[in-house]
Amino acid sequence: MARDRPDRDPPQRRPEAHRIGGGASTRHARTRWRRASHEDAPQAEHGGPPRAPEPGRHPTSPRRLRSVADRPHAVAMTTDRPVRVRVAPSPTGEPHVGTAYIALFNLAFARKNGGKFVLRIEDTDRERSRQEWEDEIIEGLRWLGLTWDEGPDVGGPFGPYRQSERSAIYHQHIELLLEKGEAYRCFATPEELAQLREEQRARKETSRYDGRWRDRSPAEVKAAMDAGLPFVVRMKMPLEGETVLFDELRGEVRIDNRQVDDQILMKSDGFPTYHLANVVDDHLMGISHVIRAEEWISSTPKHVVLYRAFGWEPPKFIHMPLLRNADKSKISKRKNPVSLLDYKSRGFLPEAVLNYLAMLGFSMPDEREMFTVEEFFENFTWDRMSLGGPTFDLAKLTWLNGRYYREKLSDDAWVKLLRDDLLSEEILRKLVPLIKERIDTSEQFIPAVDYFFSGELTYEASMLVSKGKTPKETREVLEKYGDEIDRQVDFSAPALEALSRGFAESQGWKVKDLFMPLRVAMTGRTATPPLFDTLSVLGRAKVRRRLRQAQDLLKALAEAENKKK
RNA sequence: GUCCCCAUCGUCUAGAGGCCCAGGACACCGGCUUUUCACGCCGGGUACGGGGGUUCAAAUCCCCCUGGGGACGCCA
Repeated sequence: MARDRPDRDPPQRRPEAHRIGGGASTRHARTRWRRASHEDAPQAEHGGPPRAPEPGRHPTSPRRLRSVADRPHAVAMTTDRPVRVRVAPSPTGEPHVGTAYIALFNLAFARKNGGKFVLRIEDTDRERSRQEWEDEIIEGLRWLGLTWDEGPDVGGPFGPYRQSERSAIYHQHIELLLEKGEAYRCFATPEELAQLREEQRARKETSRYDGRWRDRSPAEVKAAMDAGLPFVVRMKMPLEGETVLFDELRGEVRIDNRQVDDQILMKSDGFPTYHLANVVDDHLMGISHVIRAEEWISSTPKHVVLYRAFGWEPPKFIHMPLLRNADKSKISKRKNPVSLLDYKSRGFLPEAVLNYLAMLGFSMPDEREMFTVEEFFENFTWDRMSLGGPTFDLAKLTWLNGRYYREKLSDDAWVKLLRDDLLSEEILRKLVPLIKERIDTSEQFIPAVDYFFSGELTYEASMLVSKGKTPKETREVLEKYGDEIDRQVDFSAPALEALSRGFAESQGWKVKDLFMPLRVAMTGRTATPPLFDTLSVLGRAKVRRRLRQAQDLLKALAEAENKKK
């Protein structure tokens, strides 16, 4: 039925005049858009030309955008500048499925418009950023085949593409803002601010910086500087009025400036925050469209104000819906496998993962569910987006992946995959030393190593509980241990052993009370090769996954025991 | 709490005022096929959050309510 429907944009079907006048995006957006387009409508308080969107640009329907149909002259959102988009992950953890999701849609938009796609590494958090994470992010995105035209590994005309290498640029720009009076130094200590927040929360106010250094005299500031006090640089948010931003998917969003506090732009370690670095880099790198997750909407006013402070034209903003857990909260590793490398290690095919990601929020015009990334790019348009936050459904991904295995993979491809990915020389070389002393014939090999290859393990939950410990406390300890694993960069056996011994001690547990549950959780057995060699070979993805499984089993066990009582 | 975003089956979605007492897919249940299992095929139940408008006509446009989510960090 849908198949027969004529194409959705012929003008005779939907006259422009009607659509532009009568259509609207969401109710809110629509109202606002109307208000904003009145000549005398109050505009954003400070500076800059009014940002009222021209009619051809506003979205027009509730669940779905009508941008193309609504933009008489626009084939897409390429108005003035060449299309340049970016994905900007922070190397503070494993490559995230959300990063892949955003990257995919950025790439689609770039491809559709003959634009460039840039990878930028946002490693301004010195505490948590690690080169190893950056490597894994690149590996994960490459595995999926999401390739970028410019990036830290491939270079490009707008580099460097790693923010830690752009410090001089940020300092220049901070100077500029300071000179213009658009920013100021703040000498408040973190403790002082924490206390402020606490008081505000106690009074049930929105917690925000109170501007205590905003209007200090030059003399005071100089005195503090001369005293060598550490400081941050904050932007001056207008104290009144509202800032209007135009989201290409939602229309106008107006936010009262009183809701927005004086964002820190430069930390006391001299590194910029996301807000500064992202604005400066997006401008300097010629980014035309900022396509990012919805969670950024509420800080977009800060960015808009910053663009104005610099005297720059802001890019177009497109906020994608947030991927969700089954309970609708923002997708998280506690509730979902979230690492790209986890999917890789489980044997998901990149094509299937991309295909699945593409159908979250987007649908093909003919409603087909299986399509290649090229087909996706060809058919991609913002007006086929729906804005409700989609639940990431592993069961459906798994089904789709099964279809790819069944329908797209030849026997030859199967053999190659098995040989290269599963039973590769690299893996066998790791396994043999662990197993050879424990078996007498090669036929015992496969049964002895099965748990290195399996997904879920089968074992008695009670095996996880050491003598004198309860299922509940075991679960809690394994959960904390999982957090340690997430932070662990060096996955060698000695490093894991050191980590684990230290962890046991920190929890006040004897090592054997921790190590046996760990062994069972990892292998489903009590007799195994050395534990940390095993962990090391399993890899973080499988370790995490099995910790999660063990936690689930322990939870069920705890509940069962409670019932008995 | 304050602000912002969002709202069709349990889940992903189709839907552009009449083609819709709402279609497809996952999951679930039943059947067929099959030596078995799986795949495949056929069938089944389940949704427009509520209330007001506008209209001859509302899932669709408007308003309010409700619900969900996000943000409120010297994290991104």
